[in-house]
Amino acid sequence: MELTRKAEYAIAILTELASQDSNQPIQSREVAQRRSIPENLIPQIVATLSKRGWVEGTRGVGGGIRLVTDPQSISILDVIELIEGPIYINRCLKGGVCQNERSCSLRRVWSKAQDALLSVFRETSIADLLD
Amino acid sequence: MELTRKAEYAIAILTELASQDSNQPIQSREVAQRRSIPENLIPQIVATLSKRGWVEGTRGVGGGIRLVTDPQSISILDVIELIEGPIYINRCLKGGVCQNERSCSLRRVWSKAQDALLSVFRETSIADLLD
DNA sequence: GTAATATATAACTAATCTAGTAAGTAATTA
DNA sequence: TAATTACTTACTAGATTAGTTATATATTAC
Repeated sequence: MELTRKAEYAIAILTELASQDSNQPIQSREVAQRRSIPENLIPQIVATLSKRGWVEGTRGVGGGIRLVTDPQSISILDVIELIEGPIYINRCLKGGVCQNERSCSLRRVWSKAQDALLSVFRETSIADLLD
Repeated sequence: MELTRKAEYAIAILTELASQDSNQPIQSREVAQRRSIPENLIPQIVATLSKRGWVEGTRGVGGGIRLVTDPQSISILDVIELIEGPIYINRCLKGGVCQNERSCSLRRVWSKAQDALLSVFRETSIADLLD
């Protein structure tokens, strides 16, 4: 019942980038150190953020990564789902598992609980995490 | 980010028992079949419910298990935490992981999201799941 | 009192997922 | 051309989960 660390790291990276007031690139290694993220993990996470179009990297001396999207437009939910794929607190919510999806009272509870959870993530943006 | 099946099965077992209008014991094997739970898994789950005092088993011919607690007083959260232990959607919430717990804005989001999730579970009882 | 029945207990296995490692590739600048 | 930095890919160790199997214990029927 835990979210993955990669998702947590991704949020941390984006928040760190958003906190750079100049939009100068910052080295991913520097980001890793500031946020206590294992350096080896940075590449694969940044690559995902990059493909999604939120982050841009420039290589070579003086290079680094920078945020190229308004941090207010990126929700925590967006980030989590980008890294982990769609979230289900229970397999029943994936659909196709069970016959009586419609009438199942337990399924309704899962659904309600999940909505409550995801709403918080949906309503929180990267910008909201800046101190 | 998924709850375990055992927790799901435990809820199903309790709900099935609660739906028996007479308080006659019903064979655990019968419960397993009705709720599509692998029969081999039943013993360990029932044992846990039994130790907790919600269920009582009687052995031998004509035996079975029965609910000995008001289903309205058992919340889904009680059951999940009995089976899985305390729930944390993120390790930060366990405490002792991070230095700046108090000031961490991300931690506040985890906390809020978890509260939203657990509230739903806390406010739903086994009795609520009866059709 | 013995056999059948049903729960209780405990140890084990296979499969999956997660976190992290490591090695090499590609682009940019000095 | 060498140094620097991001990008890509494959791999490994450990933990967790789901389920299996075997055995012990209590109760009833005969």
